[in-house]
Amino acid sequence: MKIATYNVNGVNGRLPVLLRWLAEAAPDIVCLQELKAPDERFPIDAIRAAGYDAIWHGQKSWNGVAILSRVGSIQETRRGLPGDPDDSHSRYIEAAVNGLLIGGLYLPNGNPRPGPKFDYKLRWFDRLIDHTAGLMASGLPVMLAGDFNVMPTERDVYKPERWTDDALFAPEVRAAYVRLLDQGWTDALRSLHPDETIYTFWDYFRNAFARDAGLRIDHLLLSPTLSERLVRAEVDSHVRGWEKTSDHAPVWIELAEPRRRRPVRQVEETKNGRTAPRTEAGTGTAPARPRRARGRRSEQQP
Amino acid sequence: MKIATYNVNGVNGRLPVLLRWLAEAAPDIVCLQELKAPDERFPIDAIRAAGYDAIWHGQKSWNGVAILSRVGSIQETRRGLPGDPDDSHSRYIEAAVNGLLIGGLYLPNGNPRPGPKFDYKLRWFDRLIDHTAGLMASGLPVMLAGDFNVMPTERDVYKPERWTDDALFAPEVRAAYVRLLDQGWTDALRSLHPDETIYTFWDYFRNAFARDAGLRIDHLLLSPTLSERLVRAEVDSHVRGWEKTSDHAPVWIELAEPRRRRPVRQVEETKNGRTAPRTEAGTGTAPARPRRARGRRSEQQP
DNA sequence: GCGGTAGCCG
DNA sequence: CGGCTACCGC
Repeated sequence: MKIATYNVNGVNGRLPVLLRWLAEAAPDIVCLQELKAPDERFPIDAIRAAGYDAIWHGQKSWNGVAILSRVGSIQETRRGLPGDPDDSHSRYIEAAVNGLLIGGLYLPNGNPRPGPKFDYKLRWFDRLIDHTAGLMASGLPVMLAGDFNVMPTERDVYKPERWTDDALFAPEVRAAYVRLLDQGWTDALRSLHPDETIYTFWDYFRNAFARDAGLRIDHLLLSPTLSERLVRAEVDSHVRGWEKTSDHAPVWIELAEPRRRRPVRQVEETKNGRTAPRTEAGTGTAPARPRRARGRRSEQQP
Repeated sequence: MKIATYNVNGVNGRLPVLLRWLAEAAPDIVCLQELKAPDERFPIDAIRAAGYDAIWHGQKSWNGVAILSRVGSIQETRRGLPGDPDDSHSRYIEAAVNGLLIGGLYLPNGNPRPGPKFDYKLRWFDRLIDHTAGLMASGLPVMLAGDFNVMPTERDVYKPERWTDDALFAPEVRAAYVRLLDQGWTDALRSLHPDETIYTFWDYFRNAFARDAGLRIDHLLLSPTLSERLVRAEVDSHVRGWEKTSDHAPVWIELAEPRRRRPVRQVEETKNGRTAPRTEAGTGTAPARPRRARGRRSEQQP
């Protein structure tokens, strides 16, 4: 199963690019951010025509998140992050899809720092951590995906020294990200590419993409049972080179099929043994075993 | 020689369409209107790359006129219409190109009527007539081309009764157009197509082009010596069907080569006779004799 | 409807 | 730089 996150920076202005990428990449589930459209202007018809169902939480001009699926129904479990009834931003949507619980999020940018927007970012991050603690405790297979507006480490910034005072790289924000990961989440992209320079965002100005002056701020975080199924994680950076493209590139992971739990009624048949791991249909090879990051904390705080 | 006028409605937003049409139609000289760009944002590099030299009179947001040529230098003779030093609109540009004097113009729309904009239109029209009187008196081969914002007759409007109170069809404006023509100008398109329904503009709204709900407001007017050379006059209406197109279509004429005047020193050689008319190179056929309109006044006031 | 403008945001 | 919101003009 292929699951992606993509900050589209305006879902209507980006529609041709989004549809082109959906057709090319054929993801099963997609989290979108920065719709920049109210609910009634979400382009559901075009997305349905491309073969996807969707739920969305829109807002005029800013923010806005959605979850698309072409693999079964989307059971919405939450829209908006709990913990502040006065928060009017559309930045969180959560749904059960195809046996997974998926939280799609667009964390506040937080600039300038210091300032009220930065304070809002930290409070939003705290509320996220409170909420995801419960998700993690549930034991369900859960994924958090979206634009976190955090570069976790110096490796995730093209010029770290220029970003020390920025809300995307501030120590408080990176510390919050570590607190989140410490709940047990695995940063999918980094866990499979521990040493690579990988970016998911390049500014529109100053030829940032051509210079590869990028940031890694779009993340897919996996709960432990999902992390065991992770076989691939990539950035479709070529999409950033298309005409009229977003300043973000799509990021995606490939999950192996879950190991089948022995049905209860079959316990009698295979006493005291684990069944052999279920392999990919017909190939005869087990999914590649993911390389886990060598230690989450040392990754986050080099 | 092929000469065109085209209200592009934004020369930068229209650049792909303009270049496509230039490549397809290969006009020798083009008058453009509604550049909607200040002088420094005129896309001269792209136009040069397409093989044209240009002069232009820009203005931020509105109006703006230009003359393009791929047949020799453009000698600018005037920018802006005389008669009102306080007039800040960029609506007139004039140049000598390839043996012709060309006035490119964008006459005010004038709506709503009555009102100050309508008054401005009438005053601008009067100033134009004053100026073109001198051009006509000069005896030079002169062409006036552009968006006149006047439908000369009922035949030039898809639904005349709906336009009687509009500034584009108001009696005062049509009368001014007749006063202009009475200086001796020939409306090129109508003179070759006296009975046809011909439009050059279709509104963006209400599917006007699909319904052929159009207006004929873009004109090429010829002084008598040029009128004698007129062999064709057409509207490239298919361009109005292109993607991201202007609400106007390009209009163009074909002029035969001028009859060569006998050089003075050859008078001795061909006594008392006119030389044969110069024919198109190699074809052996004389240019088609234009059908003149049956009577200009009766055309304008049916 | 579709050019253009400005200011806001990232 | 390029989304968005608005407005203006035709």
